[in-house]
Amino acid sequence: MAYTEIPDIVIGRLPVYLRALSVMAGAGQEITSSHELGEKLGISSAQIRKDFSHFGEFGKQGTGYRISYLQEQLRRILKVDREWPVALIGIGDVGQALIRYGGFRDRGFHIALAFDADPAKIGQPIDTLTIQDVCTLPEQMREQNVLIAMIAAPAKAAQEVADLCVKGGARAILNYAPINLTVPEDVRVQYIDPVTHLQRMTYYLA
Amino acid sequence: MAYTEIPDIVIGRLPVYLRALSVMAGAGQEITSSHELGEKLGISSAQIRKDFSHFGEFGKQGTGYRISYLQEQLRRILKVDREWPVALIGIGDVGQALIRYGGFRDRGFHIALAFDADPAKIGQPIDTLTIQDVCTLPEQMREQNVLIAMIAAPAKAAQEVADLCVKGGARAILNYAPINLTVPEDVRVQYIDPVTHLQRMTYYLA
DNA sequence: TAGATTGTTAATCGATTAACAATC
DNA sequence: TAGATTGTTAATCGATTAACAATC
Repeated sequence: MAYTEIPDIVIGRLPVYLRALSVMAGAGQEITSSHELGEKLGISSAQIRKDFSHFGEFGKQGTGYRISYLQEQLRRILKVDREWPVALIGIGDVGQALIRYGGFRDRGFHIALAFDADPAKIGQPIDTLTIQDVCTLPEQMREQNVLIAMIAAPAKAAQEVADLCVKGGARAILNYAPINLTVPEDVRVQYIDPVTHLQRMTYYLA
Repeated sequence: MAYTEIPDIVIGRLPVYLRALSVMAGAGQEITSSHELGEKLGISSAQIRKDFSHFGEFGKQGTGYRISYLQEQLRRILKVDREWPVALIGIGDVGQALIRYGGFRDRGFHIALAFDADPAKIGQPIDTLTIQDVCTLPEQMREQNVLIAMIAAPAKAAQEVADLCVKGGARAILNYAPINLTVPEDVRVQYIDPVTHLQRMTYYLA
């Protein structure tokens, strides 16, 4: 298959596949099929095979996919076959929960920098880190070659924080603040806002 | 316009529009246009007008949209012109952050029930609630007519918790556990997993 | 071999966009 | 009136699915 632009919607499904494969692998399963995977995720088997076909041939006719191999390939494609350092900004409730969350490392990430704007928090230790002044963010991100930021700052401050991240060379931002960020087009943003997720479901309630 | 099935992808954009409108309203702005809104959100103005047109005519030629009126309409469409009670399961770091989060009420939700499986936590007060035994979840959800659940339990327990929610009549589940849930098809699920969001962006990094 | 499942093609389906009449 | 912007149609674009030859 020749290289063409891969649709972003396909990229978006790969982490979901990877997560399902981890669950299967954790249960000791070694082989799966597009049909089984689709069943589990509510996606058609044809779509799963089509998605994979953008990147190569990972299965075997008549048998299916070896889970460990498929995981390896998806990790390589998504570039999470390494550990990306991430900057966290805003050490409130959400920020602290993120720091204590143990699920980052084995899925390709770790929090390398922690920032806040509150003088009472700056200098405090948190986990193995020290909370730093958000003003120093751009230079620190650049120095340590950190390309990913998680913003858990208040909504009012979030755009300003995003600007600092961009200044620091951020190329990917995960935003927990309930506002839309404006960033240069070469910077990716993902949003986590529980309320928008809930509002998306209430439409269907009686 | 006659009623036809509205695409889910359209429904998914309405909360984003609503959030952007709130920011504008908060800044004292009274009028906006599909062009301005699209600019802010990185969506074409045609798409925004098309999305609205599924539900009615909310604007005025030559002028645009009155923000307060458009908010009202979107809230009505999404059914967040009321306050939905939500059950929260798992009072760990994430659960506590959700309970302390002040952004639910004015956007259509409040946490009405809190559950955990840990005997040390059951019976403890949290905010204005008391942590209850998750075993009692089905009856409590039914009694209090709660249709929405947020699962912040460990991955290992999440499917079991989801089953309890379904048993309690849940019709919408927001799942923070990093696994895919299997539920009846009349139950909606949304996923919040920071790692899948991050993995979706690393693909594009150098 | 018989059965199963892949990878891929072509057809279908659905979503986005361009364009413009209507009209404020 | 002139300028601006809506709501809507038709065209375009892209994603999903059905089907099947290839083959393990």
